[in-house]
Amino acid sequence: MGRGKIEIKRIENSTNRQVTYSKRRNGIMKKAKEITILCDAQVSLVIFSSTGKMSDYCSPSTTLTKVLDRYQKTSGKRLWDAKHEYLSTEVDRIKKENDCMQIELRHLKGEDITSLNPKELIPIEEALENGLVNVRAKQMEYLKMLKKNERYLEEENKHLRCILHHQQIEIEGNMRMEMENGYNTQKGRDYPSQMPFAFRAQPMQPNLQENK
Amino acid sequence: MGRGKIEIKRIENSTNRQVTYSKRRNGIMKKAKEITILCDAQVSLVIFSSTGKMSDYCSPSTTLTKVLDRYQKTSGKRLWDAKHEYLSTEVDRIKKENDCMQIELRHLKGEDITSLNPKELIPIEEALENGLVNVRAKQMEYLKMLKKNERYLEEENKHLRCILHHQQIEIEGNMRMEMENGYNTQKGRDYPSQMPFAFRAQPMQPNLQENK
DNA sequence: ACCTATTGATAAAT
DNA sequence: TATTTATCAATAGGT
Repeated sequence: MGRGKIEIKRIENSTNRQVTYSKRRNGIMKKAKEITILCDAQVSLVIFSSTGKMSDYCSPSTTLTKVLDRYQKTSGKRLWDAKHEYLSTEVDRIKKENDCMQIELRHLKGEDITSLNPKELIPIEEALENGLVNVRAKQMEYLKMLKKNERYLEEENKHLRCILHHQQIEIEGNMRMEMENGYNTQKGRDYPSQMPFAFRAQPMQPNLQENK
Repeated sequence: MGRGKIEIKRIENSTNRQVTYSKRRNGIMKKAKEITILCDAQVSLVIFSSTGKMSDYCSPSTTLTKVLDRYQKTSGKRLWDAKHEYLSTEVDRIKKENDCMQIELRHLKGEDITSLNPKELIPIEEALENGLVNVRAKQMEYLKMLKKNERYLEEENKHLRCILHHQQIEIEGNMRMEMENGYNTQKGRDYPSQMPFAFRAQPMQPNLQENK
């Protein structure tokens, strides 16, 4: 039905295929609606194009779910029971995995070990010792880092205090000279005399905050 | 398309309706097959006649379940019931729980702790120490039990050896008497003399087998 | 998206 | 129910 007969095989020209799809999809939809009305039938139709676009039709007297339910009852084929079963076994599988880990965790925490015999206690003990070694190594690492930081800050502190001390001596010297010579014009080489006396070197704590 | 145009409305004549249903159903099926081949489409089609007879078609490249799964994903509509959703969320929930435990376990084993800061290391360390205390307490318990068992067995051993020793002395005494007096009638108070001489008290290891 | 020659579907008769 | 056939509907290819 068209300008020429076509063979029923995949249309290679992509544009052509798309056009034909569009036309024929509409045709099928129309037929589905018609048979629904004419013959009192119930139709459920889902079509995906090769590009993934979906179209669907369902007779207005029913729903897709109802049709599929009826399909299952009539055909005996299971549509979602299989899926159900899969999910159920999946749940069981993961629950088992869960239980195993739960037990391992409890054992590591020293709970529920009454039922264990000495041979079974050994790997647990080893795991715990190993864990402690690792955790403590990590802590030592941090400690070293902090100590290093502390030393660095103390060093800097000392240096800063030294500089301040020299500055103060110089300032006091200048003041004595001013007192002796009365008011002088200010010279460029002088430090600004506005520096308040309260500015003394104070002992300072190094930054011991954590990095987070 | 036919000897006369027909209005699209329910065919009242039952026979006629049946005939038309049959013809049109075949027509739709054919169209579905054709669009599948021509346009690389995926079709799922289920039809129930007014008499309850079912027909269905599904593109050979897929299954009804797959099409419906895809339908759900594309449309967002749920076909499977609450049970499904429940199972899905259950799977997700348990998977999450699983991941948490996985992480906790790894941390306890001293793995993946590079990303942890010192404050987070402390509870892990505590848990490990606690676990070690508990496990070792259990081991001590076993040790004490074994020691106790050992002591008890040694005690028994000593006792048995003592009894044996006395028996042997008595037996030897009897034998001497027999040698001196010749054959005597046996007396009730005697220990049975059939006891072989090889039966000597041997040092014995206490039962150190495990209880399993 | 529209047009139309042509094929395909099918209503009614058998 | 199946076949036939006249007629209408769908659509392939072109615009």
